Amino acid sequence: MDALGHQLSRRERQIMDVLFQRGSATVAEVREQLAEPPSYSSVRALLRILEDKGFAQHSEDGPRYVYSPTIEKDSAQRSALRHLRDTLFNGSSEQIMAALLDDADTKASHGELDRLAHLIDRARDAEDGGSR
Amino acid sequence: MDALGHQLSRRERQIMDVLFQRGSATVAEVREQLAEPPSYSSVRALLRILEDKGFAQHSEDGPRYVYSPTIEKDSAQRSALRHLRDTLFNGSSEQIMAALLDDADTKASHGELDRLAHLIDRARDAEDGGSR
DNA sequence: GTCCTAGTGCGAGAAAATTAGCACAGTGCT
DNA sequence: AGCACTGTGCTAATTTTCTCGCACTAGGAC
Repeated sequence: MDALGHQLSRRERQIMDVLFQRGSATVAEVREQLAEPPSYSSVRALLRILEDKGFAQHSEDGPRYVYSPTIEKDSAQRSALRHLRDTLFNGSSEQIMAALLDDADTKASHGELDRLAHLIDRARDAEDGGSR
Repeated sequence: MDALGHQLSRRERQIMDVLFQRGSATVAEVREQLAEPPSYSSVRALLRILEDKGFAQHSEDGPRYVYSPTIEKDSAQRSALRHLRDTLFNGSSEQIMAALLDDADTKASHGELDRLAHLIDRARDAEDGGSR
């Protein structure tokens, strides 16, 4: 998301957040999600700009437009994580995970922790295999 | 970082990124880190604005100013992670960790994986203890 | 058909962000 | 002291972002 982050204005980013969060949305839906929402017209204008810049696209659902991001969520996730790691976490993924486990609000549930333990095991195995 | 993210303009955010990344920086240092850097004057103006808005502060190192963020890194980390989780990861911390482990670029080293395994064990223990 | 509602296209105006320039202060060197 | 250098304070102009309003189209109800 941060190849984007550097090119988008404040409102544009807010709108992209909504699109990513919901996957796709109509103008009205986007507007509802915005803090201190501007007029319907304004939201449409912003969406048009995002489309011009190539970050969003629309398809038609009957009479109305449904907007969605153009870039894959995967790749948005990856670049957002890298940026976060490099700006706030000293370049360390480990610190990100530690922070997630540390904060009650972002902490994983019991079942999730089990699955994570497995993922880590697998990552360790893969690394051993790869380095030999 | 995203209580901020929603209130800052593009350049302002870029500058805050630099301040967080380095902890503190002089005007010249900030400028060096910026992509397509504007003039020295412009950077100073932006820093002054950030200070007005309460996001940055300066102390004096001899003749020059050294700027730093006002909010604690911890709290910036937490809010950035929450925002990321909610916009790009369906509200799931687990998915964030899975993504980190999956991407070669953000993947943890062998030693880090060991430490993470421990952290997860501890998180599980804490949860068991807390819920009984 | 006519009216009403819910959409879009487009263009212009206000507001905010970004940039740069000029004048002044402190420090160190000769 | 006088000069060069590095830094800041402040102000003004430009550019970008953000906002909204008016005109037009399509579909359904009467």
